Amino acid sequence: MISNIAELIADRIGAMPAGERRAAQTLIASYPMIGLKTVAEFSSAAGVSSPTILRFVARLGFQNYPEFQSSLQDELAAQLQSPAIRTLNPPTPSGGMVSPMLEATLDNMRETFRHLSDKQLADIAARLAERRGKTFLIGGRFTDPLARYMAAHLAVIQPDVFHLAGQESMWRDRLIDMGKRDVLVIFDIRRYQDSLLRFAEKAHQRGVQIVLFTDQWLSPIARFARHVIAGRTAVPSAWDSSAALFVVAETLIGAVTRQLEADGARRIREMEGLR
Amino acid sequence: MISNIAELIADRIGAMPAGERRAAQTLIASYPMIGLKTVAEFSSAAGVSSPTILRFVARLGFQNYPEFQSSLQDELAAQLQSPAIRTLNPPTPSGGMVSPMLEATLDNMRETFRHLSDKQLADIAARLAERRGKTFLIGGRFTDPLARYMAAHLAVIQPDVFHLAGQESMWRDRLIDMGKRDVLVIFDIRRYQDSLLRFAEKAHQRGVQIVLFTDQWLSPIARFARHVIAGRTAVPSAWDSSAALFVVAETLIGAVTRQLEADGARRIREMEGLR
DNA sequence: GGAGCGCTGTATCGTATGTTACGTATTTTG
DNA sequence: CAAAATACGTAACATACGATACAGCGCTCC
Repeated sequence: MISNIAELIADRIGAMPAGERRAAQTLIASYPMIGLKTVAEFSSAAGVSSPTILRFVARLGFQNYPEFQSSLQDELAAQLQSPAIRTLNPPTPSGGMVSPMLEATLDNMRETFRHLSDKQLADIAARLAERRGKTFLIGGRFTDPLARYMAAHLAVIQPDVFHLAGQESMWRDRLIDMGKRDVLVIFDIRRYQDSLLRFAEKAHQRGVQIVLFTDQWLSPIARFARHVIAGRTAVPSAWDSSAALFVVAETLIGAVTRQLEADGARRIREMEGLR
Repeated sequence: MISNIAELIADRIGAMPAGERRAAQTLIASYPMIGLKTVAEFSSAAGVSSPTILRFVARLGFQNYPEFQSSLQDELAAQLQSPAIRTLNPPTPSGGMVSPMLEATLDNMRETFRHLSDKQLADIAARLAERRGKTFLIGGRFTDPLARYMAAHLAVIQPDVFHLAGQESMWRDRLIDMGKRDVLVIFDIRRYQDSLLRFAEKAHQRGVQIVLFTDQWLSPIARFARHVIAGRTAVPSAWDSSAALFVVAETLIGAVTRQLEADGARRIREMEGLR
């Protein structure tokens, strides 16, 4: 049963021509506000012509544009009157692979942060913000993108940030550059990679401070780590989820940025200028 | 400080003549829906004439009726898009920078999935699971790690998955391999990258089906995309958050894996054997 | 490779909508 | 109580909005 326009669109968007699909997508993206504006505004926001918008609402079964708008308004009114029933997508009773996945992910994040004190995060952020040494980042088979993501941001606000890519032998050569003043951020979740463990051990021996992102069962690298962040990874899927670690990473990025605000702001402006 | 129209009305209703006061009361009674309808409807609902309605909105300080309506819509949009900000006192128990960041991120995810139907995700998953053509993935400056993350997983369960890395000129050379049967997954959030847009356009011309991960303001690439996923990115930080898109990506990975279960399981076992 | 179909945008049209002018009613004030 | 000022509605107006006809284009399917 289709109860609201968003569902109606989702149901029929597959059978729409390109232009009308663009209309549908723009409407969904900022649902339902664009639909309350005039046809001209809607059309220019979607990058199509006015008639395409009208054909779009006609395809949804409405006689004319005002009728379509009234329908949207009724929906809004219903939502506003009962804030509890704000779920536009009804709780996905049967078909849902979405809902369980999302719920599990949200739980993972709450759990992860519940076991993570502000102080701990602040300490790590402070360590990363210290401009004494270099910062290296590396990850495992599936988590290396997280290392890259973090490196991409940190590199903008401070110098000497390096993501270690490529072959194991290449990282090892970088060990020569690492020392007590440096920080190594490692992402390692099951199945833990021996190559990372070996690398972490050698870095540890050289006095490098290790910040470890891992799962709740803790990678063996925890043994060498100065700071350990344990994220929840269980979701109803064949794969583990790195989403919680991703959010921790973003939080850290934000915290480091704030600490480096004075320097960082100037640096960011400078970079913008270079582009 | 008067921040919304309802307060403004409450502030001035005392100084209004009878007719306009009836208009004010009618609007407050079913705020703000009546204000979104036409002057004629508003007036008859309030039991006054059209000019009275216009004088009423003029007294509130608006130049004309459309301006008044836009203001109401902006207010609605602000309410709908940030459910968290509605809570005037955000819980912030520990006071740190963690909680606001986490709360915003969780809201972003809920909001992102609220605008994303199961059907839409299922369609995209089905398209990715089709083993007719190749799958290419690419991202922007900060989102390319998401492309890598997704590519790393998809590549395990099916062949012909390629992450496009390196220089723009290198991707362009890969265009020659792309055709109607292929899928291109693009991650592009503000500030949208011209290079990606150019690439998307050329791929589109070759008939490649584009799946776009973007923010709620929609990258211009949406123009060429077969499927658009609009994630929420706003967080209390100097950076935008890609966490919601990350979770959508994980959800998709899970869905594709499920669809390819028969083939995929064998493939995974085979891969394990190779390691 | 050609014919047919469907999609899309431009330009035009009719109309519903917001706006304004003016006359009447109602209240206010000296 | 009278006179003025303010408020309100009727009716005419102009504009901007939605609707439509039509032609060009690309796409699919023989």
